[in-house]
Amino acid sequence: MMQNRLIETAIDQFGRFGFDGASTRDIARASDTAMSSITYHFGGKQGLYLACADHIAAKLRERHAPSMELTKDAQDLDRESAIERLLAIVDMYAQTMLHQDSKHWARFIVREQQAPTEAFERLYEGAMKYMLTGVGSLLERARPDIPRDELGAMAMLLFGQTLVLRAARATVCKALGTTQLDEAEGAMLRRHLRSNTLAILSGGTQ
Amino acid sequence: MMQNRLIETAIDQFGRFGFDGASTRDIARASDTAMSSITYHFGGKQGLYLACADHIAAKLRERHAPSMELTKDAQDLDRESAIERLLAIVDMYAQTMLHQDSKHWARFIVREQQAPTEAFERLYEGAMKYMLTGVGSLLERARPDIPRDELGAMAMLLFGQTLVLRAARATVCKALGTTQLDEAEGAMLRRHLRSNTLAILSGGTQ
DNA sequence: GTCTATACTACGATAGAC
DNA sequence: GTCTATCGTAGTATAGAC
Repeated sequence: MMQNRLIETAIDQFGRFGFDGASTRDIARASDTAMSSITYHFGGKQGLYLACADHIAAKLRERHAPSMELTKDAQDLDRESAIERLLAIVDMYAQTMLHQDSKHWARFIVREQQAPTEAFERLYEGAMKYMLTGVGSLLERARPDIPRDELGAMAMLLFGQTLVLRAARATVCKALGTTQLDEAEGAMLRRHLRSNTLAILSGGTQ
Repeated sequence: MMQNRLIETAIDQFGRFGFDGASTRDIARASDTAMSSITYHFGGKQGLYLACADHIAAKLRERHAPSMELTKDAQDLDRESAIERLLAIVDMYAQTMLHQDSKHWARFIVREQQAPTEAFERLYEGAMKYMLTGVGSLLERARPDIPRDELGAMAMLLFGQTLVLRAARATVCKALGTTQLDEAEGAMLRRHLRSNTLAILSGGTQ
């Protein structure tokens, strides 16, 4: 499947060098095919770029299907169960951000966030949207003191703690005095992340 | 001062399009000068890029001087004072991330985090390093239960909540159902951020 | 479908006038 | 110091063979 091979390579190159910085010649060469096959399969550089966004959205949906399962029938849960599920979801996000696999597509997404194009719209509509509303419905049970229209804000602040592990990876490594985050550092970060999240979710009533 | 003008424009263009995507022609044109003045002042495109990093580091140090002031003599503080200072610092970071000014250089920094070059080293050594150690010394008083070598991790997780306001701005806007973050949304986010941070910092003892 | 060959455009660097 | 002019390279797109 030449299309998938081109997309995988392109996500890496676009993420690393940006849309203009990446070259279709290099992408084709690294995929062991001719540059013109990009035109054939995707219509051109722009088409390949959008195909990358769709591919990432699909992978995200797939990877976070277990998380989404935990947001089902949220309205029937008591507060403790909702908190427990949110802790599990945050930890899954953290594991994703820590995982090697996220390196390539995270670069792509973070880039799009800075200067959103049509590709961001596809990422949001194709994956992020469902996660945000799912987490929002759990937050509504966990923190009934927060007005409905502020749940999205709270979700993003929670999510920020995991996002930083990718979006500011270079600084995180400096802060930990390491050159990369492996099993030991990851476990420590997740431990603090869990206790932070628990502290946040337990608040608002006392 | 043509150098400053070129740097200001370049930070915007490099942040938007990346190192390769930005063109010295456009940067020069937007600065109302000839392309060859980049060669004259900075030796070339790479020199201009590094000058941008140094410029941002200097601006960051300047802007966060008040924060740094709050980290002085941290070892003499009691826990409540340390927490109060950390809340103030986190809020200042949040204001920076929410502020229009951060838009340009934040793009530049986030890009460097994804694929660090020599420019990241300059950003870290020139600005981030001092902030991290400063916050670390306050955290040591606020959360004496956390081992010393894990304070950097906690600082980054805290910082992540503010970082998300810039690094994932597009998603934050979607989550809030707005197209931009102005005074009202900013105040709401900072309110939640403060209570989240307080909950985190108050933890660890009970 | 995948290749080679080529057309056209834009890039960064540099030389040299002023 | 700042400009114009030009060189060599590398980019995307496309036409056409197989």
